[in-house]
Amino acid sequence: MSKETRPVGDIKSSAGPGRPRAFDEAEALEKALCVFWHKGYESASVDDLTKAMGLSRSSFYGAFGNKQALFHKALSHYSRRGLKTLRDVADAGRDDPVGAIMEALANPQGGRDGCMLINCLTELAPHDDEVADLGRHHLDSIDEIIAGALEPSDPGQALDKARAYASLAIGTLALRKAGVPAEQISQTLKQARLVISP
Amino acid sequence: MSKETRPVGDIKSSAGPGRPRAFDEAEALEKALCVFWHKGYESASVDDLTKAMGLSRSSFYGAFGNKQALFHKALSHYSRRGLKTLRDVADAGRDDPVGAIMEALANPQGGRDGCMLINCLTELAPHDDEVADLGRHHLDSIDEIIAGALEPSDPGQALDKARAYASLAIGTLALRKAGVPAEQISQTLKQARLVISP
DNA sequence: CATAATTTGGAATGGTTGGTCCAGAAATTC
DNA sequence: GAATTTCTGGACCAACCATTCCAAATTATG
Repeated sequence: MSKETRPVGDIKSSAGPGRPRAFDEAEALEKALCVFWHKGYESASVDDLTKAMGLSRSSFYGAFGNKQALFHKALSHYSRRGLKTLRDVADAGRDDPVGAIMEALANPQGGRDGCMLINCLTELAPHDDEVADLGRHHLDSIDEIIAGALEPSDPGQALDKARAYASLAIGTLALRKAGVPAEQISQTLKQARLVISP
Repeated sequence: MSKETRPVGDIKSSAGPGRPRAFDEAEALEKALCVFWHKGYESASVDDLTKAMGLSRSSFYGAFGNKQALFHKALSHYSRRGLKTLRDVADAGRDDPVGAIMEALANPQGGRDGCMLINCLTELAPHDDEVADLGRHHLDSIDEIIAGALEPSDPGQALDKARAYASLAIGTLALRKAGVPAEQISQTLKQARLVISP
């Protein structure tokens, strides 16, 4: 039976016979990411997605399987990229790496849409183990990055403090959602320094 | 025309002629609140709601107008009640009111469902001004409560610090969503103390 | 050019959504 | 007990949902 479809998500590996894909998969994924970021998972309809991605329903399902699979792929991509950015920020902010990280966390690319991962965690984690797992891993990684900035010589020791710093930055995202101006948030964040009591 | 309906949300004020309501409105609202809390706004269908509230579709729309109106009412009720609880906690925790408040914020009644207001802020605030306004007011009130606990004599001065504390507690809700055990979160929170640099 | 592979747009699917409507039951006042 | 008012359950609606299917178009290989 040649009816068997390729496993979902399998990317066309080599040029065989047949018409080649007319769109860039990574580019389409990026567009989808924006839609999910802005509207959330449930509120993003397949219509919204295909329209933004610029492809037909058939291409959509052919290339990504279904809405949920696309979403997981997009979210995972987002996480990977976000962590990379954060590491870069940590490296760049030589004089005050922690401050730089905090600033980056509190001012995500999404502006008032906040951090897509936190959004999705809030919306889906209690009902979707895969999202919860990804979220936990993402947050753990953030902790490690901050710990590394706090105590380059012994990051393990600074983990508790790092966790608190991360929570602090993530918490400010709620303020942003509520419409508190970014400037004021930065101000609050800049003044706050954490101390770990023994 | 006697067809004109009572303004939505107008509670039957006095006993006139006619069949009285067979359900308790406050009780029904509470049930609806739980559904919204657990599933979020979009994912909570009118079917889910009516079933949980134990009333028919007609009674539902008759009493609450529509899904959105019910939601706003529930959320506003939630905010009022939550702030009251928080003030009580602050009063009760005489030795360490700030710690008590933080613990209460980080361990909301909803368990892994987190704080309903933060959830709704994340889901709706960018697209719903009413929710954003309510959220901002709620967060501001939390700040004031914490500031009052920090500096009973001059709360205004402690506002920045209070904001940071509130963000810290709210940030930990993301951890909870991701499945981090409550114990570990409390541990991190307990050790963290904030300092405001001049 | 013929064949095979794969994409494409669009129509059609069955299910769910929020919301309306109506006929009848129930409970109050007079 | 009659009149009036309101509640109740369930049928109904149009719109939207994610997904499937198909015939036609396109492009690679041989």
